Amino acid sequence: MVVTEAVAHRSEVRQRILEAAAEVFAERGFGGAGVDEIARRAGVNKAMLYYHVGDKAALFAEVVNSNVEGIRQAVSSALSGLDDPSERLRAIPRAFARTVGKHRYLPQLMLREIAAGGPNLPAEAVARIAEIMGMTKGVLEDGLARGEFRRVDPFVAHLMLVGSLMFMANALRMRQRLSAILALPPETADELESLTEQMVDITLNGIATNENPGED
Amino acid sequence: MVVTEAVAHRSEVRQRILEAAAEVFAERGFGGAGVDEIARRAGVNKAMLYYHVGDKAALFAEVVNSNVEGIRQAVSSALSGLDDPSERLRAIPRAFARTVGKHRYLPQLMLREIAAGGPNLPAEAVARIAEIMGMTKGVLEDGLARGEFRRVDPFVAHLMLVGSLMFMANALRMRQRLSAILALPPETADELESLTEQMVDITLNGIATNENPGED
DNA sequence: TCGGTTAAACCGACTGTTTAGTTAGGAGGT
DNA sequence: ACCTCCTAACTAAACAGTCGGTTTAACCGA
Repeated sequence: MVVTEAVAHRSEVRQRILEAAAEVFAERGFGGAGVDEIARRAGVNKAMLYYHVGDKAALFAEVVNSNVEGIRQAVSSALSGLDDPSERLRAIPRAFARTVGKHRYLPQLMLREIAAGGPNLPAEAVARIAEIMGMTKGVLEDGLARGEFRRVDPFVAHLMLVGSLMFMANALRMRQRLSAILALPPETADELESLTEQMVDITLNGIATNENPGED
Repeated sequence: MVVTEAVAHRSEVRQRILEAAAEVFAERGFGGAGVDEIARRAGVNKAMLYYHVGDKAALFAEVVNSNVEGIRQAVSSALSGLDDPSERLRAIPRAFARTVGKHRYLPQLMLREIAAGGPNLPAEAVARIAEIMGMTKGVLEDGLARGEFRRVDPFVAHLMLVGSLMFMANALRMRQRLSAILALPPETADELESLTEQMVDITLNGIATNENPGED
């Protein structure tokens, strides 16, 4: 169908714009990002941004919402089908890490969103963040009920798992410079995934009742 | 002495400018911050920024360097006089939390610095960050040698302690909005310090060999 | 198959505003 | 007379957003 092609093209252009916008917002922040540069990177005329998406604020809101929604979906589908609380808790940062692997700009963008604080964030995004944190909370309560976890504040636990992950993902780019000064690594490929596993091991070990001391 | 007064005045104005700059950079990011607004908040003419400190980039570098140095000093002096590895490890995020108490803009600023990534950060600041991370590394090695800690990547451990703390400090402003949606807190006063303690408990518990399961 | 109609998609060039940074000069003490 | 500290007014560039006009392509009657 020709109509289908047109629709496909339309959403493809839109997608390219949002990708470019996400990159630029991540690199430079909302204030530092230039609409002209977003257009240039997306390979479209500036007026097309306004035609397809809207003004700078709309562009930003769209980027934030769709990315938060992407993470929500990743976490949600990662949890489905798992039963063991420890495995479920592991699955959450893993889903984050996997999503980061696909969208490299994501940790930067998220750190900036969090730094920008509540006020600027669209309510839709906050609701989805709450939903994601709610999943952590659910897993923790389940693990508590089964006698596998201690009682911990879900806010703290969630941010330990996800916050430090986002922090690490960003700090990785600095690791080389740090290693040059400090004698940092025994080994370590700069894989986010292996660092994530270590982080999760420590956290799980920290909140587990003393039965399974961890599987490394 | 009049000369002394003049010098005092000079550095006081300078300090006021840097405080204001730190606030605005934290709130809006480097790109979003306006030199005019910094001047207005510092209560000085815009040209005075250039007279006393320099251009926008110099202003930013100065703010970052002095804040990182402040944290370095806080951590360093918090460690001196402590011997027990667990207590020493606890002291690091506590020193961060205390410094945050004095300079509220700090977590925002730090998140933005990390998000901005390596390239923009002045080498001086990176060196100091490395030094702070080196202290964590030292404590971990000490604890390992004494048989109190397991072997963990100091990069991971440091970012768990400090990264999630910075993340929490920022996310606290969002906690209310999240609680409205999610039924978040059993209790919890929104004190960063109490959340920090919980976070450190979990982390310490996670890296400790199975002797002291934590002192709560 | 064709020419004509229409609407969506696209563009270069513009506007008014905001921005970082400068400059020419003045008050006031020594 | 001189130097430090300070200011209002300026400049040049960058910025977000708009607008008039042009191209593309789906559709339709004949």
